[in-house]
Amino acid sequence: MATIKDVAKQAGVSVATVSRVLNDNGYVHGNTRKLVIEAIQQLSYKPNEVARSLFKKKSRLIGLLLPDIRNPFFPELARGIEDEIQEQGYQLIIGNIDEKYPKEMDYIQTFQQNNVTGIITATNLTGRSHYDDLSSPVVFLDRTFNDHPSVFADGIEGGRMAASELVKRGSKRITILKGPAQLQTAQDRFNGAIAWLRAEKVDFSVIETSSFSFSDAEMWAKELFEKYPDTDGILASNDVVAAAVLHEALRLGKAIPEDLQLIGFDDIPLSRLLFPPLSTIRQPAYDMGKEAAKLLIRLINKETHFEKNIRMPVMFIERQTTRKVEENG
Amino acid sequence: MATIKDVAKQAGVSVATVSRVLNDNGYVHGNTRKLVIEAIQQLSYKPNEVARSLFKKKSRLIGLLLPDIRNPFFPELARGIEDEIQEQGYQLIIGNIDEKYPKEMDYIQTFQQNNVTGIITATNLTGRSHYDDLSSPVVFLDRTFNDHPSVFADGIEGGRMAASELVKRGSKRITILKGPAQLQTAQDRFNGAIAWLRAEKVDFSVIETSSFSFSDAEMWAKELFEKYPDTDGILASNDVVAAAVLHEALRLGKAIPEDLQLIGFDDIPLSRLLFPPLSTIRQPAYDMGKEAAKLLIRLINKETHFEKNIRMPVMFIERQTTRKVEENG
DNA sequence: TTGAAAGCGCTACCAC
DNA sequence: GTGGTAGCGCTTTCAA
Repeated sequence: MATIKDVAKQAGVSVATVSRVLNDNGYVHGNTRKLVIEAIQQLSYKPNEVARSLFKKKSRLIGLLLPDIRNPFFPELARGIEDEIQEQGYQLIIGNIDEKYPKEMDYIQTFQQNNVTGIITATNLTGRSHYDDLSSPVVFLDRTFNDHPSVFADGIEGGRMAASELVKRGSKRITILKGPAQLQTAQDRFNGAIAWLRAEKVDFSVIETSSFSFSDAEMWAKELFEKYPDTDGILASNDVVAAAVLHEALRLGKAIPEDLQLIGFDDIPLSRLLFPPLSTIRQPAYDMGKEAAKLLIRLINKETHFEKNIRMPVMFIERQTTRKVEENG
Repeated sequence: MATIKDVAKQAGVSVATVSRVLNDNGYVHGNTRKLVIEAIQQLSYKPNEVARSLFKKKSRLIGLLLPDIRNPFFPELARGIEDEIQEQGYQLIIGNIDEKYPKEMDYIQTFQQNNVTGIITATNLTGRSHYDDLSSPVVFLDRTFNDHPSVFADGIEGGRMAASELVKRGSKRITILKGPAQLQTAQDRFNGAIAWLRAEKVDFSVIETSSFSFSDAEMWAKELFEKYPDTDGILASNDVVAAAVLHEALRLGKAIPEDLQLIGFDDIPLSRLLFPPLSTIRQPAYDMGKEAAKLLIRLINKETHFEKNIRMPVMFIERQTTRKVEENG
């Protein structure tokens, strides 16, 4: 790999001059600049980002922390972030926490030790504050944490929406899968739903769940139908869990949506490929990622006067696990 | 952040000594070592990896290139790699190519500029050779490229297996979704299947497809049933595509597996949550990731005398989109 | 067994 | 406008 010295020698100038044209600052004569650019091309020189980063204490890297890369919701978030930051010349590096606490610490440290310019985190460890004393700005995505900058979907409204759509379409005995207790976003959905159901005096039951993982979901699905065999409307804590419930319901011979309605949360790409296609509350994952990236870049640039906590709208996606709403109902 | 100088001062020794205990090389007296370790703890000092990397021209980072982070197969690969390399003290950084060629170049460059110690790539651009003149070792995963080190599943056997299982269970008019032409692994499956079908003189048709993406898959599913409405056995190029086909088949009122059998490829986590649960050819994604990581680490350590091209076994996973095989059939 | 110092590749200050 | 050079934090000779 050619270094800045090689370029300087080739162009017959000093490294200082090369550095100036590289960073496009300071005075440099048109001819000199041309010389340098030629030399750069001839040697196909690429600046060593490590050396740059050592001096500047900042890199072109942005770190993303994901709780579980296998849940399709999170890759979608990542896509939105990527598209936004690459436009600004940053590169994304993803760390997968795998829902394990020590991994989160490791990655934060790795990010710091490698001088990332900013961090976006979607992890869900309980109220720890390693994020408080970081030198780089942090944005919480699909999460909130004290008054840190954050981007999140409107879970309360989402829960309310899911409950009301279910009841509007005729469900009388709702069952709610509650979602992990330590996850604020999951609790928002839950609280939004039960607040509405209580206000409307609709009968409902609750199944406690502790994760969003594939493997656990089938277990809760079984538990649900054993405990509440005559439920006729289910609010799943997310689409992955909904898929498991759907599967179990069909295995038990339930007619969907005739006997049983089901609404998920997230709207992951596979939801429409399920059978029947899953009705769900859509979180705008891609756009949430984009917003989080924009917010982070503002923080990096030390801009002021912008909204630091962004609530994104959710939307009911009507597919075939819910009935058609009755006309003039 | 404390630096090595601060530690040296605190311990009353030189930075050279601190460096020696940090890297556990050279002579250092027991007492001195203790002093240094205490100082490190008091200051909660973490070495600056950027400075280290600048000197050594090597980091603790391993780069992973994924074609599409949204296809659940790839995150699973990533998990296997992660588990293996973290045991060895490396950290994984993931780059998502999004099936776009320039992004692959960008990431390779970013990886180089940041001195990654090794690269694992699962991307599928057509026969380019940017990988030839890289300073760090490269392992191809779920891909092969010339004689570069690689880890891949036995696609030929997988294709043969899928075809024979379908026929064994009574399908007579097979349709094959071919998969992207530039992807060697996809072509292996295809070739394995048609070789067997020809040898057995079974009737089959082919639908050309050009990607593995969700959005395209439904299109091909429709095309399939329009062109070959009386097909009674389908080999999908992967599970994502199979999900789309399944969905479309049920929409058309086909009885599965009675009228129509279907086999996917990969065995992604959602396959068992589909309805009916998808029969498929399983690639051991997690283990493939682990093997690729092991191979890379051997390359990094400049070991010799080990297998550089690893073919992993595939396996038929019998679920409910295929019929039970007849006893004494 | 330890310390002084050079140097990894780059940026930015100061002189000219 | 341009060049010399200190220094970012670390590792590794080389001397002592």
